[in-house]
Amino acid sequence: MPAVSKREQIISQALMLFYQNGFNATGIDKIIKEAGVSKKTLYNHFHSKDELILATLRKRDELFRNNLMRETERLGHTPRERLLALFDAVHAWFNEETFSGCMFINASAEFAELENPNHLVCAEHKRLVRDYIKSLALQANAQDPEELANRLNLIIEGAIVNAHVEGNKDAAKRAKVMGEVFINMALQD
Amino acid sequence: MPAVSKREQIISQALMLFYQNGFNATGIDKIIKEAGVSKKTLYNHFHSKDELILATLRKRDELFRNNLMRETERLGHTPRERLLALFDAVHAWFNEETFSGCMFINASAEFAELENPNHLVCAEHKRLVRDYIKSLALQANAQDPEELANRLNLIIEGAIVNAHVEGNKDAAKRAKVMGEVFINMALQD
DNA sequence: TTCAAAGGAAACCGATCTGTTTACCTTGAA
DNA sequence: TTCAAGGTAAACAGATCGGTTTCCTTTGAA
Repeated sequence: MPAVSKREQIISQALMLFYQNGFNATGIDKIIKEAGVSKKTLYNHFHSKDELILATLRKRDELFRNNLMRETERLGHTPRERLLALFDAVHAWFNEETFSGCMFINASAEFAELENPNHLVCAEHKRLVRDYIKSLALQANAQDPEELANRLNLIIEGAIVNAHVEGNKDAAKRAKVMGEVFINMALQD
Repeated sequence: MPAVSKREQIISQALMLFYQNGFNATGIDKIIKEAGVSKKTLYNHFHSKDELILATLRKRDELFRNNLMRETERLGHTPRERLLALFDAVHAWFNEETFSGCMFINASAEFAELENPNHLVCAEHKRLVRDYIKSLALQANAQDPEELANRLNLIIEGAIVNAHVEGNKDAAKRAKVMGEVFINMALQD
């Protein structure tokens, strides 16, 4: 058993190629070439391109949320600090060289119908991120943790769009100032 | 000269098909079939699919902003009311049967590089929408009209994502409550 | 040492892609 | 009435798409 399985090699390259170039624009041939794997091997692990897309989105969700939680908890120590640190974490993300928007917003653009399995994974990802923010809001004793989470999440979504469509690397800074307003409103006691 | 030119027929169908199904996923053959036009005619008017995409995005920008301005000015009469009416206008948009997110966010997902001509049109569209919001903020004597416009715009972007990815038809309602906070902050005098 | 499983390279399939070409037809103005 | 512009349908080109198949090689465990 090799240290890195073929399956992992394939998903690793699919993560990069789908993210940088989109789903429809990325062919199977390019993925196997970059992964250094034969087409037969890919189709042994995934029955179709769609199944690979689904597995890739799930992997991205796992990696992204793990990173978001790790960074948020590294940059902030009190619950209030962590609500603010969310914006610092996304700021760092926006300024990565490979930043190309939110993979789930991008996927929702290509798989537009809400019932599409790929789109459903995107909606699920967004729900899970909000759930995490809500858990931070709960720890901070916010008046309405769910509403605060919804608001901070909405601000972050807006910043992602601003950062990607217009290339605004400072979108998260404005978002943080805006988020603090709602954090202060929800934590006053 | 027919009442509706061939060029307009083509762009009209391209607007719908690209919006509903994406750019890479929509073939030239489908567009000419729906437009009831021959392939030669399409290539007489547009040298390439990319040129058609560009023309379609520009038309969408024109139609979308005209509609946004018309609705905003119909729903609100004082400058302050109009800043709030922005959210009512996008609420109506989210609840159209054909709503499928923001065409420019969607296009930016498929044409990810900022330098891509299609992507540039998307960035330009976002700038023009912000300019309009800024003009409303100016009329309302906001303390910092540009910053208020940036904030309201960011909130609207977040609502669009929330409405499209998660299918939340009420995203604009939350956005309006959030927007009002910043409007009140900027208009107190 | 043997053997089965897994992988690689490449040919192949039918479909679809963007774009070109051909040959014919319609139409409106000179 | 003539003629050019613009239109049609359809064949065609070459590339690429997702996916299958074939044949050969590697490899690790029994």
